[in-house]
Amino acid sequence: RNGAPSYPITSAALRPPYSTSPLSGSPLSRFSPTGLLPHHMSHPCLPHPAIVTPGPKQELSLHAGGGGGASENHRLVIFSHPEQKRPPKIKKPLNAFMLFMKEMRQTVIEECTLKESAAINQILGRRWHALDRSEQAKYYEMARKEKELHMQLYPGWSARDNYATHNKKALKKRKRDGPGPVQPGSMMSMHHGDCPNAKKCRARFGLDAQNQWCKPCR
DNA sequence: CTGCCTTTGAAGAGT
DNA sequence: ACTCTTCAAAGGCAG
Repeated sequence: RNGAPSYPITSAALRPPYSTSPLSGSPLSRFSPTGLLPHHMSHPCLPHPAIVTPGPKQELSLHAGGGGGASENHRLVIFSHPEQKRPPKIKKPLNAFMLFMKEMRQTVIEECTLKESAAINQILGRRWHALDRSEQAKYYEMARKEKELHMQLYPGWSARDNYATHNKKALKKRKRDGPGPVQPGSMMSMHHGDCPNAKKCRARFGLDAQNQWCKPCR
């Protein structure tokens, strides 16, 4: 782990995204200043260290501690079953907060002796808000460069590629949560009787056509 | 084994 | 134009 966004390796990865690396030491430092692939990637038969498989995830750690090797943390998503000849999944670039989380997670784990990510993320969320504007700006800038590089590596990629219509896992979730115009997770997906504001909403806004849903809770 | 939890932000989808 | 939804990461936990 200790990695960074999981970008599949393409020939475009050979191009240096940035000529210089003002952010070396940051999560962005995985991108080699020289644009050359690290040693572990030089062999065509070796999978990338950051190769993972969707459910169950699998990351291979082949790199011999790169010490900030640029693309050492790239991760390529492949599929565990060879018969599943699906194309590699390109993940979204990390946003500022995600980059902050990656950097600070270990610190919080050590300070708080916590391991559960849900709890850790709550703490990280508070710390993010407590951060100076200038400190946050640092991560926004890193995220901007992440996005920039991602666009260079995968010009045709769209976040929609990983959306539910293309995502088996999410399709499953949608199926479980129920069909219809109501999006899963939405307050609209809640039965009116379950809505904590049911009484107030019914009085103020009424119910929908089916007399089931609480409109204002959207 | 699989999905949930929990956070923020980016971006696609929908209205 | 605006709101809503999904997905990025992480790892323990529940079913």
